[in-house]
Amino acid sequence: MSKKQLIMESALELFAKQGFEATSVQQITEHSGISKGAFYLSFKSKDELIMALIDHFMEQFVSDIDHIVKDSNNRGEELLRKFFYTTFHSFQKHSDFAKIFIKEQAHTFNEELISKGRHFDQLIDDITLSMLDQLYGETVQHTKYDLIYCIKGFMHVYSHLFLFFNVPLDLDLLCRSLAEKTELLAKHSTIPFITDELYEMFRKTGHEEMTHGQLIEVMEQKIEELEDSIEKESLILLKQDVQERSLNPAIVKGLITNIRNNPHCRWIAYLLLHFYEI
Amino acid sequence: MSKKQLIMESALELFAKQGFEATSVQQITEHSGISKGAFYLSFKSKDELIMALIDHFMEQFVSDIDHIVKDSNNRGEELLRKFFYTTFHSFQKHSDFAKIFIKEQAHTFNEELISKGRHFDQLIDDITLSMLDQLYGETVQHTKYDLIYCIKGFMHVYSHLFLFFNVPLDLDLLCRSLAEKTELLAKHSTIPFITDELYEMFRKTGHEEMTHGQLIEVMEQKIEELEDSIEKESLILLKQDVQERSLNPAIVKGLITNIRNNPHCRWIAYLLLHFYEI
DNA sequence: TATAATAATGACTGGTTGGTCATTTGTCAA
DNA sequence: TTGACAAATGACCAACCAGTCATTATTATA
Repeated sequence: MSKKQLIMESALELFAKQGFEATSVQQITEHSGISKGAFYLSFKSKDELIMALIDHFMEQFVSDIDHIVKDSNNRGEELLRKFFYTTFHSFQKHSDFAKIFIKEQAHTFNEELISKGRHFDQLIDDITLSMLDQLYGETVQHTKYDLIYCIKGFMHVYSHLFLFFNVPLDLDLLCRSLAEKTELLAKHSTIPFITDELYEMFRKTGHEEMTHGQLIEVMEQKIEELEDSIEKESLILLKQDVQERSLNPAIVKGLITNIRNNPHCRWIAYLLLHFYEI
Repeated sequence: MSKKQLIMESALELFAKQGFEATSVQQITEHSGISKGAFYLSFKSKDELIMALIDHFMEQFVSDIDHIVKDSNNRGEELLRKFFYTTFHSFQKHSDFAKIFIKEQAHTFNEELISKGRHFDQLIDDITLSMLDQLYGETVQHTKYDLIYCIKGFMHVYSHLFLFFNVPLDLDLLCRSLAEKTELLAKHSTIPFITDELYEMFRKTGHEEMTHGQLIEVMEQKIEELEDSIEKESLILLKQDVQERSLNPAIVKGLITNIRNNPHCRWIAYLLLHFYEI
């Protein structure tokens, strides 16, 4: 395990227990069994550490729910159920992180952190919107933004139960319950509150797209990290294609499916799907 | 304005802008134009200050929505609308406080603060539950706890729009929209997730009832604070009755109505209504 | 006016923080 | 074994924190 990962795991635990501000760098280094200096070799600052944590987990989460929504085997109410399931399952699996994210997103006054939070929030909105379009199409044109907010509200309030009470819960039942509620609202609610203009206004802050160059940079970095494997080979081929656009779309699709096998590549798979507009 | 109030107003502003932990006592005293020593004459600690702020606003909020729900002129969908309206109106009017409450409730690791937050949360749950009983009675027996959570989710997610974007919004439209959604869920959802046992488990932590003695103490303190007025006179009579129980219930009801006229007495009015089980 | 009582001050204390950097330790190839 | 380089250390720093208390200013009373 790299030193960076070691620090991230230690910090995750401490932040979840005590909060970001209340955890000192000293505590993190003691918990990791390294020196203070070593910490600053891996991270330029304490802020950079929490940014890295948020990126790490949110990238995974976003690519996971995107994959569910894009998978054409999931249709109708089942898609809805799987969407909720993936969300809560992820919260459950990474509960330490989820606690930090909920707490620090609400609390922080660091500009960069806020905009990072908002960025991922918007990605999730986009995915949710695409799901609603798939499920209900024209029917929800007027009310789709309100639906997004209701779904967010459901996720927020029920995820609290998972995170702050240590009780074994019936995830399947919860997802069926929420899918039913969402269906009810989608099919029968008639009074929209959030209009297109309002929605645009709320997300006005710049949703900076990733550039072509940045994409290649991220891919190169990941290629370095990977051991020799099908995934690495696929990624190298994809990198060439992003630069030259010479491969058959079917091949590209297959290569992306290959790299998604590796959990550490899911985010890149998500970025590539967007790049190729699949 | 008393020094305590002055400090509370200054602190409110700073906490909303920068957060509780990030605001130093120094800053508060500078902003209030007083010395550090004077601060500690009014509050034993920084923690005591934020507790006082939370009590002040939450007591007002809880007594307000309780009043709406208990008012028998409000019935059916109109009650729902007024319930939401009161909530959002209160958030809007005291937006600085609402920001602090949302942020610090999620974030804090101070035991006392957590239990205070949970205490008010439970009071709001009780009021919501009583509203649902009034509106739908038997119909929602199975799903009432889920309904509470959905309503909380709605309030949470839409209040964000008020608090963190400075846009003039159509409160009436929002409340109609949410009342419709709530009605839909109440009348048609069939799959409950939160059972009685689960609900009990979530709120297990001790909801300590106010004792008889504490109630009289609070009343005596408020009597000291008030100028001579109908409200003060009413409160004195009520205090005697709480001790001796000699007045006609109709008279008691009237006296409580009197004291509710003064905004600073709404919390006591709420406590008395509970005491007399009205 | 004189005295007692109360209110207000701000320099100070002991502690913690994020971050730095001169120094030591470990790891190679030659 | 040597020397060159990188990795790791932890004492140290300046800044800030909540909270204290000897001192001073203000007010009320006699």
